[in-house]
Amino acid sequence: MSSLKELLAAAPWMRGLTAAQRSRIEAQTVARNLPKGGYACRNGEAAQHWIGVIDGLLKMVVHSPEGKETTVVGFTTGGWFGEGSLLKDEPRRYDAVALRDSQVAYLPRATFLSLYDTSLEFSHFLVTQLNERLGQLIGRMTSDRLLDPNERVALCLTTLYHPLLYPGTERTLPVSQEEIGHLAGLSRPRVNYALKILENAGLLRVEHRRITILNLEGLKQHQSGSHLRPHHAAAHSIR
DNA sequence: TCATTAAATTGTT
DNA sequence: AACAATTTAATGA
Repeated sequence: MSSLKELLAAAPWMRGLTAAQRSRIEAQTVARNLPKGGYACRNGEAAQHWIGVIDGLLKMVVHSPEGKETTVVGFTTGGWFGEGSLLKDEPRRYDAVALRDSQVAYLPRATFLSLYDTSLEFSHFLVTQLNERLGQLIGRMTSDRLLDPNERVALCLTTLYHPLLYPGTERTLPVSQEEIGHLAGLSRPRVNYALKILENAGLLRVEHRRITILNLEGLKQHQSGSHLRPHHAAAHSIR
């Protein structure tokens, strides 16, 4: 996607709204360019917007009190995030960092809350999105504990290919191997190795700066342990 | 439009 | 981490 208009046109939650609501959103939502490494939102700051990804790739990173950080999820083109802080009326608990030059959209907090209060369809969408995210988070936790890098790459890709959360995304994901590394917490060469394994298994095709998913179900199964490793895997999981 | 070059990305050690 | 090979994007004839 290349414009705010396209982002809003593709957004599933726009469809259930009245014309008046839609035009209010179009009038009040602003687009902003975000250079690679830039922040869409910062840990600790007041949450003033619901944030959409017009184009690009961001990662959500959380910080431990000691200053260590972990990537929780990636957000890609078509996605909207940050509703948690808005609904709970609390500061942001994470940074959203651009992994490449990106464009983001800011929908003001007041508009968001008004939609939440007045539109049943909008509320339904939020519940669905939160539910999908929860599912992804659970998958991510299991993945981290299984600690098989190949599975983690597979999970990272199936998480990114999600028509509801990231509408407008094709089966070809415009992602570099280094970016996958940042999202999955792996080194770039290890991602390269994992991708070759998945490609040889016929699950996807590796091209320059993009990955095409050939077998989504196969990738999902790959995560849930079709090639199980026995108990010694657990010994790894403590870091 | 084509050729050249610089920069980014990938494959491998 | 480092290196070579490959692909893309940018530039200018």
